[in-house]
Amino acid sequence: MQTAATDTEEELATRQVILQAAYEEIHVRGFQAASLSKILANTNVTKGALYHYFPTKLALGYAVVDEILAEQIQQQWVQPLLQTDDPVTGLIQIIKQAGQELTEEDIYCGCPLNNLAQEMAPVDEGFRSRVEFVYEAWRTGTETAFKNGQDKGFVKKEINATSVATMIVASLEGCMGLAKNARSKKMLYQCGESVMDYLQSLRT
Amino acid sequence: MQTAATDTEEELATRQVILQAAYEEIHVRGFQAASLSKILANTNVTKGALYHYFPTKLALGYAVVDEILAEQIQQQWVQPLLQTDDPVTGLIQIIKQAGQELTEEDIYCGCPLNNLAQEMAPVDEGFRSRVEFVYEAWRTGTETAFKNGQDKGFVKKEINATSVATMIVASLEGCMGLAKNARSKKMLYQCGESVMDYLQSLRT
DNA sequence: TGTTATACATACCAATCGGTATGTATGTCA
DNA sequence: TGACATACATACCGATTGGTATGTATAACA
Repeated sequence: MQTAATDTEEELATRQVILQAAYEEIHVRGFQAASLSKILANTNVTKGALYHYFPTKLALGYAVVDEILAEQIQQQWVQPLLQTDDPVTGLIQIIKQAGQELTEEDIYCGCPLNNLAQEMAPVDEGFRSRVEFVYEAWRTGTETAFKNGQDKGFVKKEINATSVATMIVASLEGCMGLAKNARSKKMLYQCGESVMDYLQSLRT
Repeated sequence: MQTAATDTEEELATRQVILQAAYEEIHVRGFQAASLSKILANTNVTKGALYHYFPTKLALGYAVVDEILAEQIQQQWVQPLLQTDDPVTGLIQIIKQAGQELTEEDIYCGCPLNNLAQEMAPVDEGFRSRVEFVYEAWRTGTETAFKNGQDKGFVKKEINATSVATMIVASLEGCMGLAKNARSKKMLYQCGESVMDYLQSLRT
């Protein structure tokens, strides 16, 4: 029933269970207010297992950023955008799809990356730098897509792709943040429309 | 040395000291991680005084939103904008002034309203609704300014002032959030430039 | 001048926190 | 088959948390 000696068998199933439960608890309560006891209570894993895989609570939080959030952003925002030729059309499609896939509960809890950024940036440098690494990938991925779009004649040459990429990430996070506090999918869509209008203004 | 019986003498100086200290601690640590003991340690006020003025920690947090943050947003973003005829020119000026006035430490701690929104919205309805009240005032103030701008011929008639107002608040909060995690005033300015470009695109 | 309410101050408390010490079951390998 | 490392499980610990009970000094008022 148990796996012992030499991990990596079923991709460390127990570790993944802990990581996922931590991700969910942190998503709702934030990192500092997330209780290890409550995380474990949501699984059938004990504290011994937790501290076998993670030396501290902080290390568990870091792993959530490195192994879950980085992947999420990459798969949802960066990779699909880099596969399109016209970044405006591509990003609008990604935004629409994201809007459809988000449940009301997702909206109520907001973007987990932004949550951790706003909570932990002033409190812990390890968190901040790891979150920044993910944001950096998001921004530079977007920047690359828009530079390619400029080269292929889809996007105005006079815009600064770096600034625009930052603005895009900022406005998306801002929209999600406002919709989260308003608890309103309608506001998310309304704000999303304005973001898409902005994107259209970047066309040649 | 002490004021007793019938408050309201020096505008409840002690209460204000507690409130201000709470605001500062919450700004850095967040509400849930803010410790009452540490808040009091930053003043020369005791726990007895705190619980004389505030029945619970939650009530103290609510007072920070109602009495400090609401006023901040109103004074910094709503009132100046409503005094201008051309909202685009007006808002650009407000953004530039805000950017100049912000210290590096302000950037590192981010917008206190956004901080509380992202942290507390899923956790406590009392917080969420109070923060929402402030956001609502910010959004509708901006909306009114842009509707007036449309009437006076400064702003395109075809834009939806409600959506635009939401987008403006979202992108401003998004910019501050990104700059906070990046710990970069340069990024704040860079992102602010793109917001101002967006505002320019709303002109007739 | 005595009474009372206000405005604090001090000491303490149960609950919860992250973390540790110890024990045990199981698979690997010599 | 025995030795050993891995993979947990259980019980416990000091520190910190928000909150309370109690005491006291002062001002207003009758």
